[in-house]
Amino acid sequence: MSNYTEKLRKHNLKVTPQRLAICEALHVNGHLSIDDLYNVMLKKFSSLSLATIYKNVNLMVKSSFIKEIKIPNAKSIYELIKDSHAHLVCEKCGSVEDIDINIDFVISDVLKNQNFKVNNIDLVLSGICKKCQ
Amino acid sequence: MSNYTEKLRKHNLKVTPQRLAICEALHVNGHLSIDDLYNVMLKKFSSLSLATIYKNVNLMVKSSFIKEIKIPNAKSIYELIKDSHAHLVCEKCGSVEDIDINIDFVISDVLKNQNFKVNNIDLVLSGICKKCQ
DNA sequence: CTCTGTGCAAAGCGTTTGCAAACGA
DNA sequence: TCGTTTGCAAACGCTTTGCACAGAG
Repeated sequence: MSNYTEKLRKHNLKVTPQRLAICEALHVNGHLSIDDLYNVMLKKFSSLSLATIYKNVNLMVKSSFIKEIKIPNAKSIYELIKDSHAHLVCEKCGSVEDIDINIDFVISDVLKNQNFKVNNIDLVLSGICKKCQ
Repeated sequence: MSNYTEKLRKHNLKVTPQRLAICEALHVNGHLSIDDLYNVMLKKFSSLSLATIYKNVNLMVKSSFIKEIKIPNAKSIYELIKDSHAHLVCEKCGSVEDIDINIDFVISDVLKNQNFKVNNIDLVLSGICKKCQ
C-alpha cells in the first residue's frame, strides 16, 4: 500500500477517495481499461459515475501521473508511470503482460544523426502468448 | 505507380476506383488519417462518402493489406504494409516520420525464454523533431 | 469559506449499420 | 446475372460537457 496521497499532491492533484481508488486499482492490477477501472471501483463506490473516471484519467494523463497504452484492435489501457517497458499483447485471449526490455541504446544509436529528441517510447508486441499456443 | 489492381486481387479484394485511390493516396503520402484520406480522395470523387472510407479501411486492415498505427494523443494513421519500421511522432507539430530501425534481434533475444510468438511489432517514439527544436 | 471534484443527464462526435441503387467479375 | 460496393441517412457507443451539490484545503 503505497502512499498515493503524497504522490497525487506532488503532481498537483487534489486528493479524493475516487482518485486514491484509481491509484490503488492500477497499483494492484498493473493496467486497466476505462471499463475495467469503472467496474473495479464500482465495488467501492456504488454511485460512481463513468464521467468521474474519464475526468480523472484525462487529468492524470495530462499530469504525467498515469499513461495510456494504445493496443491494436482493442481498448486502451492505463497504468501508473514507471520504468520504460514493453507490452506483450495476446491476439487470442487479449491478455497484456509487461516485459522489461530496454531498447534505449538501439534508439539513441539510430537517432544520433536524426536530431530527434525522444521523450517517450511505446513498444507493443502482438502475438500469441504461452498459454494460447 | 505500382500495380495495385493486382495487389488488391491477391488479397481477395474486389477492385474499385475508390480502393485504388486509397492505395494511391497511401502510396504517395506514406501514411494518412481517416480524415486526411477522405479529404485527399474527395478531390477525385466529389460524392465520396466517409462510410466508404471506413468500410474499405477496415476491410483492408483485416486483409493485412494496410496497417493502423495508433499514436499517443492523436488520431490513428494508416499505411500500406511494408518492412518493419518505427515511427517518430513530433509532439509539437504532429509530423510522423518513418525510420528504419530493426529491434528484432533484441526482441527475439528477450522472448526466447518467454515462449511468446510475436506477430507484430509497434514502435512509436514521441518527442520533438529536428525542425521544432 | 472558496475552489475543485462528483454524479447525473444531455450533448457531441467519430464510427458503424441498413438499405436501395450502381457496379465489378 | 449475382454478389459486392457505394452513398446516404440513421443509429450507435464512447467520451465530453454543463450544472447543482458535496467535499477538500
